[in-house]
Amino acid sequence: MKINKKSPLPIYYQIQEMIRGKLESGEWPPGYMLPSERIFAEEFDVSRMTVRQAVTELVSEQLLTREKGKGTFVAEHKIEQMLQGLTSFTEDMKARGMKASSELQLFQMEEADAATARLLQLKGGSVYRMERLRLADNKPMALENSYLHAEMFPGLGKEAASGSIYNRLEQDYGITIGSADQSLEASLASEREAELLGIAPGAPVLLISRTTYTADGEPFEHVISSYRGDRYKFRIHMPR
Amino acid sequence: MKINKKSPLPIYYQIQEMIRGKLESGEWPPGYMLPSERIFAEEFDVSRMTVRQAVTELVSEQLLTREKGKGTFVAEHKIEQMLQGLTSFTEDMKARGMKASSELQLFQMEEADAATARLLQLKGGSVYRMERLRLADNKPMALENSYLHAEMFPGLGKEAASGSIYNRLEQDYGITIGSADQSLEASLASEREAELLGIAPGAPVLLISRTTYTADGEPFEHVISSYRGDRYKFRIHMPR
DNA sequence: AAAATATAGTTGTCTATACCAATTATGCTG
DNA sequence: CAGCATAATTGGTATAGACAACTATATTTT
Repeated sequence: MKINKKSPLPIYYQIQEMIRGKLESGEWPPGYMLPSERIFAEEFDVSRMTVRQAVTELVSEQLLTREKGKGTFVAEHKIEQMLQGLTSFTEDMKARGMKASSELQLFQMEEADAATARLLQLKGGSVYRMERLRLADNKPMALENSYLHAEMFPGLGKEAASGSIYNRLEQDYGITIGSADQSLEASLASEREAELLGIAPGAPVLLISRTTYTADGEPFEHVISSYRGDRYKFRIHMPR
Repeated sequence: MKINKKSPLPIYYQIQEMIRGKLESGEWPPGYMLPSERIFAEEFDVSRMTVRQAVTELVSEQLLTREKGKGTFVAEHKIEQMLQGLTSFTEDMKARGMKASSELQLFQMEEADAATARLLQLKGGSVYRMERLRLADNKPMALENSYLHAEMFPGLGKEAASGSIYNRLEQDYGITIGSADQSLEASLASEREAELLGIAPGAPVLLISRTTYTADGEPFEHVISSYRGDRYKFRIHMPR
């Protein structure tokens, strides 16, 4: 519980991160009343306004709530926060109470088509393409085509396709996952999709396209998935 | 462009609302550089910190962006903003640069089926049911079935179906729209859907179900829409 | 015992000032 | 004219203090 006034990091930021730590560790659980702003200011020997600057941002992120005359409290966990997180197929199925698995159909480096190159903001034209059949409780659920920015992940092998690829990318290539754009549309199963998914050609499929960005805003993957229309619903909660 | 120092409303709030007005009216378009904080402070004869308090909140709402050494600017409209707010069909189409209209097919009070009654947490079993064909640039885009909690909106007439029904509910019945749960799935057009939407029976449609809640958490409407798969993509941005 | 009052502690608002860091405009110099 | 140093302007950080609005508790009065 210390701050360093000589650090190049702003004082308010140090206090903010300290509080964030208490929240994440659970040391300050939901409902907990924080030390008052004056106490904080005295403790760190800073001005009260500096403390307020630290707290204000956390309040606007809805991690804390202020109550006039009472104090500042740790906010209750909200359902919405769940939906902020980006879901991988594995996590999605787990949340639905099903066991996820994959069958790798294809892994190769290839030249990106124009649309993919544009979405990934490629200079060089190479991408890793990975086609995986996604299973839930050992039954086909979706056919997934991933395109990975080849320059960003040199030497990526097909063994990456098993297990969580995001963990691999974060650990071995030092990227941090940021945001994602998704689009959903209805379509009909092609011959190939139908065969792999075990449905009739022309049966409905939900087409989900996702472009995922690093925390720096660089796009690093584009995924197009065809989900069985009879087995999959995409759910979303829109807060406020 | 005035503020009232004797108003019970805080000064920073008055400034904030003034800026919000300029943004909404379009007087300050995206990219516009705001007067500097010092100019503002002088103009209103308040401290610069007070101006900063007004601006800070708008920045955290992503309506403005600050750039050190350059100035404060009106943010570009981001796709994300569309998806944060709850979108009505009208707003959705407007955001896509199309003109929205409707053809009312049906408006009646009826007994809710079990699923609808559960979703709307009905005690009495009555709902208003409203079927509308939704057009974008005068071409069929979706067929929409709305179920409204009848007890909450006594005396609602079919004239409500034209124009923005949300405005009507907010103004006449004093509700505030809160959150919504949505689910999306792929399906095939039924005979009736196909005819109204102008597509072949069995063509792909995107089925969107939405339950909308008031700010108090009371569900007040359930909507099931069938969107033409060839014309509509649902887009969503997942932050962080 | 109940009601009114005081008191202390909390966040909310606002001031006036100071210096720092990044960017842009200006004017000088070669 | 190009390049460079300087100044001016902008937002970023931080201080110290003041009063207001609100809440909870303790004290006094009725």
